[in-house]
Amino acid sequence: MPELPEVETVCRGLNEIISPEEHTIKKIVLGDKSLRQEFRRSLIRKAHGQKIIGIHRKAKYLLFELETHYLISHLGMTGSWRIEEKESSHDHVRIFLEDKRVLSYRDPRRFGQFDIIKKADLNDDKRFSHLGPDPVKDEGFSGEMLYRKSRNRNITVKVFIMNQETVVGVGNIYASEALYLAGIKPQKKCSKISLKDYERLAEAIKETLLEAIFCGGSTISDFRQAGGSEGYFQNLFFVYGKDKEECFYCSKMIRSEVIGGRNSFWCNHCQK
DNA sequence: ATTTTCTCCTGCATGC
DNA sequence: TGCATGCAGGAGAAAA
Repeated sequence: MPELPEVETVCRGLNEIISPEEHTIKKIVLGDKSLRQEFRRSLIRKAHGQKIIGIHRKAKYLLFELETHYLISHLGMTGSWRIEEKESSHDHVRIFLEDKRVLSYRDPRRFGQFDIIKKADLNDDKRFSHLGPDPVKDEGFSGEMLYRKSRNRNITVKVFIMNQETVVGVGNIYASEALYLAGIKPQKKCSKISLKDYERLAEAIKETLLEAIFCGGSTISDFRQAGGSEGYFQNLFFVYGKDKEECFYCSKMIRSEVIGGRNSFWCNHCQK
């Protein structure tokens, strides 16, 4: 589920719940079942006794900054972090804090990731070393950058912007929404788009993601903010999930098609 | 090298 | 109500 706005929302929520600098990890207990990526279970104990200095977002990953290590968490499709009173069958990581609270990672589909790395190894980690710029944090994100990276590529613009090496944080929902705002058809080849259109697309991506963060993300099925409340950006979708409904601007029928293996939505009249 | 397809898993909506 | 089917926001491996 979670794309950039959802992970950002969870990150902000966790910082409020945890009060960084004030909490120490007593113990981390892992569930029996594996997550999507196998990780180095035996190293997790290195987190024991360490203070949580802060919780950060890197692309769609959450980083719990400890004194010497980072705990890495990726929410996959159905991951969420909550303070839980009682254990549930889908809790795969339980972080026992010194104040007796338990921060639990729940992930029914187990597409998420959890791992620990030394702080110094962060930028060399293969999960992070090939990431493109962050649309809401990095100066390096621009229409000019998209234009340059898209030359001589033979993929659709939607697949192009969902590739985390191009730009991080854009997943299936926000790709459709941003392309709608920019007036670009998702199936257009990325190498055929002008610099001017990429400048509009870069703005559209930024605007969509920032607005979604403001709304606390989008709640579809089981996304929850840290703490459990729902986001409400799903009420503001222009096209995502609106197959056969009317376009907000021109009232023509919104269409859908599978592009790059993912369902995609657009208005054939407003998007060229 | 680049691009497309498959796969990991459970839960939920839909339709018969 | 019960059962079968299809689909879901990610990302990486495998195949083309």
